[in-house]
Amino acid sequence: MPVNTPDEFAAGLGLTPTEAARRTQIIDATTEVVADEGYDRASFARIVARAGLSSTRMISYHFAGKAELMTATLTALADEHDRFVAERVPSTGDRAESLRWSIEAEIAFLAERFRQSRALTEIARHARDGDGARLGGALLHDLRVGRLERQLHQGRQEGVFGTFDVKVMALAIRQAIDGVCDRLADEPGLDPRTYAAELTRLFARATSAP
Amino acid sequence: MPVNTPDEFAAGLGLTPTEAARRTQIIDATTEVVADEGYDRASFARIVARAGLSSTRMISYHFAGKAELMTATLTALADEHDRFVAERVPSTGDRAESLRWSIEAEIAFLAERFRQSRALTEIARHARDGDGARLGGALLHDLRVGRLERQLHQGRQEGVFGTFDVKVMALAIRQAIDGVCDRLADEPGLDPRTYAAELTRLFARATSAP
Amino acid sequence: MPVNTPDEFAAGLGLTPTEAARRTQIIDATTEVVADEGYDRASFARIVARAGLSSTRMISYHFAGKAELMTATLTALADEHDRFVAERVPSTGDRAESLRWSIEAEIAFLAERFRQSRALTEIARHARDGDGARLGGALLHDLRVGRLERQLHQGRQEGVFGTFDVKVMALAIRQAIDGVCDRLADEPGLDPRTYAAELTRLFARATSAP
Amino acid sequence: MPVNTPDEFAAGLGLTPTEAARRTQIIDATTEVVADEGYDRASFARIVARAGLSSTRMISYHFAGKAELMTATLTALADEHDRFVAERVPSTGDRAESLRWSIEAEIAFLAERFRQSRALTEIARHARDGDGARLGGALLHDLRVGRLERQLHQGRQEGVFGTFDVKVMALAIRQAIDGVCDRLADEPGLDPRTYAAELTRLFARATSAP
DNA sequence: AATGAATGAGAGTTCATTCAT
DNA sequence: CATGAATGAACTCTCATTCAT
Repeated sequence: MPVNTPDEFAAGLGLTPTEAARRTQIIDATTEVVADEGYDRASFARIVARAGLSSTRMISYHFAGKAELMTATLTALADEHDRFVAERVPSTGDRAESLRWSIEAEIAFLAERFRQSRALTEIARHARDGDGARLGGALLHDLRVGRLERQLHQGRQEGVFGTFDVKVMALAIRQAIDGVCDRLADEPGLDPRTYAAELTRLFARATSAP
Repeated sequence: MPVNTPDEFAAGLGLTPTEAARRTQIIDATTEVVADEGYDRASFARIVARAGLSSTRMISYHFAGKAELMTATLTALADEHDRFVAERVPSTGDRAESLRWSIEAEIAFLAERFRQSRALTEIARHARDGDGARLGGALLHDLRVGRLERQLHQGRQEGVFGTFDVKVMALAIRQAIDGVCDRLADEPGLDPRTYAAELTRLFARATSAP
Repeated sequence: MPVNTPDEFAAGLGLTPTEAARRTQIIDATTEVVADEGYDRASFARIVARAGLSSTRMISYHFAGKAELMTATLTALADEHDRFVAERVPSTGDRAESLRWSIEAEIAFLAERFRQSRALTEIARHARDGDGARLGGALLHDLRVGRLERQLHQGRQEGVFGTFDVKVMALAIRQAIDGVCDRLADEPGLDPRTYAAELTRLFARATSAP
Repeated sequence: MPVNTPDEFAAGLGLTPTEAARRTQIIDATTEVVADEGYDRASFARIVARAGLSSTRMISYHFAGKAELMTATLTALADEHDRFVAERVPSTGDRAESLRWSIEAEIAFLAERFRQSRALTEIARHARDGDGARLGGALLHDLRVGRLERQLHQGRQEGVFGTFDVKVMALAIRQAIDGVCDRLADEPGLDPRTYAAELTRLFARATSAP
């Protein structure tokens, strides 16, 4: 099946190529600042400094506001994350095996795209709109654990797993991986592969049929 | 054994009763604001409004700065949390049993002291000093997972558990519980007991001897 | 030789005409406030009130901070001072004569541009950055006595002066003139011409060949 | 003639010994802070920290306000300065000789009591009351140059000096010495004796009979 | 498609001082 | 003689956003 080029994709959203490029540039800078300095410090001023833009006006011009900027960044990061993981998890075969591949892929994403991981969890945790309401809500939750839930659900139907609540298990897996992301941020020397192996075994046991 | 009265405890830190009371009042208001509106919105102005104080000067008078206020609040919340959990986990008996009790107690804390839970995770995740460095670091990590690590370590030595990395398992448990806290914040209708039961089983299996 | 227009000069520094005009406006107001009320009382609030601006935000927008504002003001005043003096001191002729002209010019600057003089000495004496370190240091010292030092140095080489340490003599002259500035501030009725005549004679004798 | 003990002196002003001691302690701390950090940064908070007092209330209790504290500190420093200089200048003998001794003594004061010198000039230059009016005014001026003026006046009457305006000459001497104080603050390595020798010669020539 | 210019609101912090005992 | 407790005002600086071209 034919794949859209970035330009075609952008045009589909009503964006000119220039606009799309600028948005990408700003989103990338936002990702870096959020990852390196934390969500709270990711002000327009710091983002334009990182992107090498002339004024914060550039952001306001391309995004309706801070909430939209963060939503767009979050979406872009989630897309990148999903593509990364999907590439590494075979769509065929045993679901129990798939879960192992998923956890490995998640940890690989942490290791190879650390900044993106960091920014993703930071924004998911902190982002609120002007009134203090959390962005995303149920939508955001699905963005982060939906894939795992569906995977577990299928596995349970296929009988390769034991008895457990799919939602809770998916949440636990997601949180465990995010926790590893925090650990790597605090102590950069740690080896991600250790976590991959341990978490794989942990959740293999937790989900195993009796 | 004789227990210190609050006043005696305060005096031990060089605080007068009045001072200790004010600090408590401010810490409680900070807890509420952080829990209800999030860390970012917990400005001095909102805290004094909640506490019914006359001006933000009152906070500056009793705490050296925002970082100290947040550290003090975090410490108070961690103390309360630890006491709550310790009261509900028998110090004798099977370690595997203890782990179940611990998870139940953690979820009970979420349910019965939701604001404190919320504030605790918010501050632990967000708090940074003026330069953007995360408060606590390794110390903070130990504050949150240390108890679990020690519990798991003893159980492994006693042979009641299977083979796993204690640090990773403790992290996964802590994160799973924090994730439940997030879920309850997003959808207040959820029943904590479901999570308690599911997580208890999940980690019982994950830690079980083969 | 062609002289840059102010706009061209501003453009050379990367400033638009509007920006340059605003900076000048703010610098002028700063000069007035510092001269009339002293360095300590020269807050952003008083400066915007004097300049007729809408808010202190205007200053923050055009200057990186208070230190930069003061540095810019000091530089502008020093430039004006140097131009004023240079216009009144013939570059040819006897160095001993030049020294007399310099002292006369300095006193004339005091008399004719009293506020600028006052602001210049105030800022030079008080200005510190956020950490309490004095602005300028050696650079500032050169800004204030460098011209005199060079003048005395040349005169000594030409043999029109007696024996003395150039640095000390330059410092004494500079300080004597600044002292006159203080006197005029305390008692506005005093006649600058008296000081000009007296100081001219004083330093003529002090520097004269035996 | 009998000399008052400090206690008797204090009692003469209506102060108990305890009060006098506290005032001295506070004045000394003020001197240190002003000398080390500058007048602007000499807040009550920094002074009590330096003096090891419990709260700023202690200052307010012993002094009517900041203006009185600074006046008292200035007076104490001026007294110490005058005593120091008087001890080193013979009251008999040639006035021209006396002037040389005075300058030497002034520089010695700079060198041996640097903090006191620094604080003295800082307060003399900066101190203003709440309305921005300079403290002291004419009184302060006399405090600083009065001794020199009287010395020069007598010398002129005795015919040992040439023709000059006493007030201007006194001002020039005072300012030259204060300028040396500034230099020593900026570059601590400088040798005060050089300045003593140079200034002695400078003003010997400037005041000499033709 | 981009930019220059400006802005009101709010942030945390520090200031000297005063009211109680 | 001393202290604890509290306070209103002012400070500089940063925030996201908007009005003009």
